[in-house]
Amino acid sequence: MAMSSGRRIPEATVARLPEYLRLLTETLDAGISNVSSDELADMAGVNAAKVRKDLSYLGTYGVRGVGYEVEYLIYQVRRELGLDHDWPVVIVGAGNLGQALAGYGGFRSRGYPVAGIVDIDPAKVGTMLGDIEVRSVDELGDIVASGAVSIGVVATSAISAQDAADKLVAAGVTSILNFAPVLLNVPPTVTVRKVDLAVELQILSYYEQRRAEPPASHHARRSGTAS
Amino acid sequence: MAMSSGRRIPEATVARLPEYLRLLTETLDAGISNVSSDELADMAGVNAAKVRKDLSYLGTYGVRGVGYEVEYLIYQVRRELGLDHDWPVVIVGAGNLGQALAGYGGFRSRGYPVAGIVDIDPAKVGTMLGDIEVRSVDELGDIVASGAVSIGVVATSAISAQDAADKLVAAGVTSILNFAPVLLNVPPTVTVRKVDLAVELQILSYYEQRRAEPPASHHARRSGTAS
DNA sequence: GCCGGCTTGTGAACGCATGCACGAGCGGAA
DNA sequence: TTCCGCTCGTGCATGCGTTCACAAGCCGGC
Ligand SMILES: NC(=O)c1ccc[n+]([C@@H]2O[C@H](COP(=O)([O-])OP(=O)(O)OC[C@H]3O[C@@H](n4cnc5c(N)ncnc54)[C@H](O)[C@@H]3O)[C@@H](O)[C@H]2O)c1
Ligand SMILES: NC(=O)c1ccc[n+]([C@@H]2O[C@H](COP(=O)([O-])OP(=O)(O)OC[C@H]3O[C@@H](n4cnc5c(N)ncnc54)[C@H](O)[C@@H]3O)[C@@H](O)[C@H]2O)c1
Repeated sequence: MAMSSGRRIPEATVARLPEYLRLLTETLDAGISNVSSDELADMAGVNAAKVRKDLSYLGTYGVRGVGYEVEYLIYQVRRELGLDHDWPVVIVGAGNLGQALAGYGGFRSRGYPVAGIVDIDPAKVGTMLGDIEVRSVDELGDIVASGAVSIGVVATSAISAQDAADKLVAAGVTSILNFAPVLLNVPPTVTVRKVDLAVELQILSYYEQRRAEPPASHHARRSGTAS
Repeated sequence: MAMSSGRRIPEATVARLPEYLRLLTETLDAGISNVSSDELADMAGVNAAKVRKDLSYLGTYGVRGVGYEVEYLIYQVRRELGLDHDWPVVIVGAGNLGQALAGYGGFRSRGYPVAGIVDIDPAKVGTMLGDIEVRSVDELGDIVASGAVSIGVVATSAISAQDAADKLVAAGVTSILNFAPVLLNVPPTVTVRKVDLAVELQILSYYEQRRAEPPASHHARRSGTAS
């Protein structure tokens, strides 16, 4: 009895919805107006039952014997994810990573325009990154307030990351995406997601090493960890 | 009955080990030689029992009533993750992201030196990124072979990502970290991990929207297809 | 109008991960 | 030596997520 919306959606499902959305958009662009859970599952590389269950949290939008109408489903997924309007983001730290993020067009096109990027280094303040200017951290409050920003990105060095987070919270940001390899301490009202690229490599090398070293008594169990 | 090593470690645990390792290294740098599961759990922001269970997969390295010897534990975690030697990586795509990755010192210091970065754009080949030169994709095989590279990073545009992956696989790479928002098709012998930064933002905005819209029942069933 | 083929939505079983609770074992004090 | 406090290692229960399997339901053909 999945109701249209308002229901609590499992975290694992929330993490997959953006992927479905991307695939559905590609499908629509290809001129296909209807898709089955089987086809969508193939594209996403997951189980078809999982796709159906995931989508059932949004509501009953499929048609038995037919599948899902792509355009309508896109609308529903977007609505559920809160993508019926833009979510401007502010980036703290205009170093290697901050510059790459600011220069990336994929964020704007997906609904996350960069409302501003700030740095503490006076030498960087005032420089242009594409069409946006690096501003001072002191202006964070202004940027957040005037741009209705609720998402902040921490791209400073690890040592400064907590300081950056504190300033974002003080400025009124309520969600933070953290690229620094540290655990941020924030009020419980603020959501933090952390992306640690070095960790990704470490996970890969673990499986890599495991493959190279098939020792020991028991049968080497092949762990097909592909995605 | 935790066996010393070589046995299968749950994926969730593998994903946390790098984080423990980082915290342990910081702890050692701070001159602390012994740590309890409680302290480590606090630092990592997780449950103490989880820390103990995670570490127990490596072997029995703790001392009851005392805790874990930091230096020895670091050694064991590093060994388990395959970090007793470097894992050179090769980056495909010297755009915004590729340049940021190549210029990031944190990879080398964590045991992932950049063996090379390649691009298909002749205008980029030959340019220097810090102390490494952008080389042609044609040299991928050479770089992989001469540098004993087993990990590749895909940082090309989405359209070219599959091509980049194919070339990496052909060159002999067996693990791929993919930043392009597409599902890569690779042989089952190759492990792929995908990092999609836009997805992270989408997850954040989902919870953000959910917070702003506390009431449950509201949803006109608008037909996206209403013509 | 009816039938047969397809695909959805979901109950139920299973498997993995988490967290509790406690026995086992170590170090230090008396 | 003996006892006490502390912390590990882990059995077990609980909860979440995945997958199977199938009835419900729609469409097109006849
Ligand atoms: N560059 C990468 O590819 C990469 C990869 C993985 C992780 N990271 C992480 O991302 C973060 C940034 O990496 P980077 O390579 O861009 O570093 P960087 O040193 O190039 O840039 C950091 C920037 O942050 C600014 N900064 C420092 N303290 C600040 C503060 N308190 N407020 C505002 N700005 C401040 C600095 O002036 C600098 O411009 C680091 O934590 C790093 O570990 C980067
Ligand atoms: N820049 C970011 O911050 C960011 C953020 C999230 C995701 N991404 C993703 O990362 C990828 C790269 O982003 P970017 O901003 O660096 O893009 P970019 O366009 O700046 O760079 C892509 C580079 O790849 C090269 N390239 C294209 N096809 C190639 C091929 N077949 N072989 C070798 N090189 C090839 C291009 O010449 C270019 O230099 C994209 O898929 C993007 O969606 C980037």
